[in-house]
Amino acid sequence: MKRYDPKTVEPKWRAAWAAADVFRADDASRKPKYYILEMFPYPSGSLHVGHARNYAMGDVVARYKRAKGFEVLHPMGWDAFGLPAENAAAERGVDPAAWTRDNIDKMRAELQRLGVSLDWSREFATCDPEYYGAQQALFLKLLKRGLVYRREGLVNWDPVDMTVLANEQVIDGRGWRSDAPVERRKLNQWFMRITDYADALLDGLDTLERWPDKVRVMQRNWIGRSQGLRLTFAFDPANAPTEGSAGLEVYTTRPDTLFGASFLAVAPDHPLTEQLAAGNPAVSDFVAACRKGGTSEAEIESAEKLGFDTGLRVVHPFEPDKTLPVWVANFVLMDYGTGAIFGCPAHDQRDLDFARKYSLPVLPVVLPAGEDASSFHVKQEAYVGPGKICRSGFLDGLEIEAAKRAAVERIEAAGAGVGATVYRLRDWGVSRQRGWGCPIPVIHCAACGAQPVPEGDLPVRLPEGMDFSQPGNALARHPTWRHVACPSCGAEASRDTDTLDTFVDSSWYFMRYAAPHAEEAIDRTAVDAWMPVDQYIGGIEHAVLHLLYARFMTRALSDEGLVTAKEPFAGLFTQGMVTHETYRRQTGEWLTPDEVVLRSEGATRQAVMAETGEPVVIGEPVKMSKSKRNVVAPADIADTWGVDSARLFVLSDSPPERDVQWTMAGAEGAWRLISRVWQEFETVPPADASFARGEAADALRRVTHRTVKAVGEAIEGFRFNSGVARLYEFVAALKACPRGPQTDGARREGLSAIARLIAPYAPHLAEECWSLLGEQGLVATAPWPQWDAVWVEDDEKTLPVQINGKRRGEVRAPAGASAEFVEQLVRGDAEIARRLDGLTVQKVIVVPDRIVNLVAS
RNA sequence: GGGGACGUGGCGGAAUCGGUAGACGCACCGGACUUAAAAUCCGUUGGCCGCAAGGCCGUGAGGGUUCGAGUCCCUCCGUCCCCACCA
Repeated sequence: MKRYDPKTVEPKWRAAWAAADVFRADDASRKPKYYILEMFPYPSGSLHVGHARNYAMGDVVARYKRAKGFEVLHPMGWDAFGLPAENAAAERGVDPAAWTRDNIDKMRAELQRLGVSLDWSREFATCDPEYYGAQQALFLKLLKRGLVYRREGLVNWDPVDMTVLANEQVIDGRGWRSDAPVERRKLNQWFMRITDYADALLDGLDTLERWPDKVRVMQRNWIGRSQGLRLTFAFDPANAPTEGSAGLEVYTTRPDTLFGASFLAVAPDHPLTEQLAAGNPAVSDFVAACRKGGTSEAEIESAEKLGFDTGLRVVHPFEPDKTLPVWVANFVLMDYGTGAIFGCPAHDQRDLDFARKYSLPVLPVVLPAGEDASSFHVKQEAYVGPGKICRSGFLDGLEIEAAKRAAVERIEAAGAGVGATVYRLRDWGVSRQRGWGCPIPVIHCAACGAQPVPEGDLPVRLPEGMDFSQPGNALARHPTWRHVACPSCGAEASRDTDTLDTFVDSSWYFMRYAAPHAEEAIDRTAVDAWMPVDQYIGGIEHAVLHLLYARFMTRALSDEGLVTAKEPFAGLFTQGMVTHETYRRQTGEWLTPDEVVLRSEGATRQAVMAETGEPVVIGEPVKMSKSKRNVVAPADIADTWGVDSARLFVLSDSPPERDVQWTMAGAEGAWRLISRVWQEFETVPPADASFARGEAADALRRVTHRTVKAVGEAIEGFRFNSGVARLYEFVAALKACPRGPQTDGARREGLSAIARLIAPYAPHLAEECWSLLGEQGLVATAPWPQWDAVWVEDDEKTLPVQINGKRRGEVRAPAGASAEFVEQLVRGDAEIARRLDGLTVQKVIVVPDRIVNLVAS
């Protein structure tokens, strides 16, 4: 028997797809559109198995939808700006642009080899001047709209690499590369006003029904809307700051506990603190001490509350005779609320810790049910549960929510404050002091200030020959690039030398695919024809940042009139990672999978080094990483079993949202399925074979139609693994079916179905099978097989019969048989009667076509 | 500290609406083919008792709702993820 040879078959069909240009999306098509997109990769230079799984999933959906009659847009591009290119430039002296291009070429070839059905005519990289020029135009539109602004902002500064770091590059307070403690510096930065969209982004989550709840919850928490009160405490004239400011504004979500207030606290970087520090070294020393604290989880967990009594006092808004001390406290954050709080120790754990340390009063004002106001005390644990307000004048006896409303009303009436919504979300700082990024299209003029680059001068291109050999911003260091005339007055001026956060690049790329080379950044007609993305697929690690920025950008550009869609991604799927076991020598040194030979001794698995036979310790499967050397390249897998096996395996062993463990044995299993399918095509019944009735033929037709239905439903529901399981069963049924004129029609139908059903998973094999059937054209353009209810539904059903919930037998009844009919059958069944011996049937539950339960005693 | 998810054989997992738990794959074991091995093919495999027929137990633990619970509710245990001195 001949063997299936992927090495010759696979390239042949990829060439056939390319020649027929079958994956090009037609903008003018009258079919319903379907836009499927996987998150575009950073061109690191090599495709790993995780990428392969991601794109294989998207490809299953793309090929399935195409077969279902949709005009499918399935594009690919490159998230090509970012630090790795600068690091390569610094370490090897290469040009980051050339390095990136080279990587893109390598990865494109690998991706093409996977047989992913992509429309390559729309490919672009974010480092193309055409793309980032368009992005600059969008930036200027948003600037004009007031959604981009410039202010001084705090940044994470790495003193060793001399660069600003993104929050995610700061790990436990240290730079991710330098490991140096990160400093907070103030720099002039461009910001996007994402907070203007906080409500829209929050409310919009409710419309995203095809997003995982997990991601929606994470975004909701990230935006962090809270309802509360902004309230100004007036200073006690006897103890006011020298400048005589009127009061101190705090934010609270618990105005109901105002009568329990025992102090106010401001952040170490609050303007009041800074004012006091200027005249008092004790204050500035305290502020310096606060800055020392680490930001790691353990450090925050155990961090001591630190406070400094300023000596200032404020008047309680409800009790004019009472004054409260104002402290500086290390646990108050400047960038949330107003940077100042009132402390109610009885009902907030942090306030309580602080009050205990500095001997401040603890006044419970919320009484849990069943407690007595005179005997209820708070010791080391603050009471945060429900209850009735007490010791609080006009609030006494109210429940918490009612008391909040009453307190806000009273404060508003007195003009001391206003009910307010506060968000955890901050504006998005987009300036990066990096050379390999999209230049910010602004010119700074001493006389005219920050001037947008005139649209006709776009793109503002990166210069050739930047010097990356030193740490810091290579663009700022370029000898000539920044010098330019002011577009307004013509005087000597200077370009902004920052580049945009790469998250800006990825916040709108999915719209650019609609018309990747349009003059306008966004060609509205083209974009509206394709947007929103019907199905987006990517890693859960982008649950907040990328997915939130993309939602913001889509809304902002929609309000600008560039696109109709308000939300970019109608459906989102977050796929799991590919893991692999780890292997270590006794000495602890990591080994790659090819350096190891696995053996089974009965039920136990053992590993030894391939060369020396030295025993190897097998470790748990973990995410593939270079440091643990457990990386398997898709190319290696493809060399051994062909890319179809690799695709099939990464989709078959685990549900797609979960991690899948790569194993040789699993890949072999996928290969076995492929060979078995192919072997079924060794003899193919003629196209004009007629259907004959018969037990074997009918049985096969039932399996065929049921499998068509099940595989389609599995793909629609992102249960690719279940779909593969049905294919295994199907090929077994084909194999078991006797051959001959009696079954030719049924076999032909089955073979035609399996070729098309397996096409999304193993497209090369499917084309080969399709051609063996003698079909004209490609399976890639063939319609999805239809199933017929006649063959899917059984004429006769087997109903399990339970007695008191335990299975005790079964009866066969025609489909749709009435409850009465089934009950008669059960009562006439000898086996059931035997089981019921000595029991009296109290009740009979018949669920038609499903189950019978007899309640007996 | 806050939020969320998950827990099913030796392993990955299936059971989509509350209706036969363990589909399918891996591994193991047995068999066929082979001088032999690999590959391939066929078959067994949740646990316990039993020669068998069959019986009992069984979806992290305990309770509840229901004729019926892996699935719904409550409590607990464990694992993982996200956020975090967010007022």
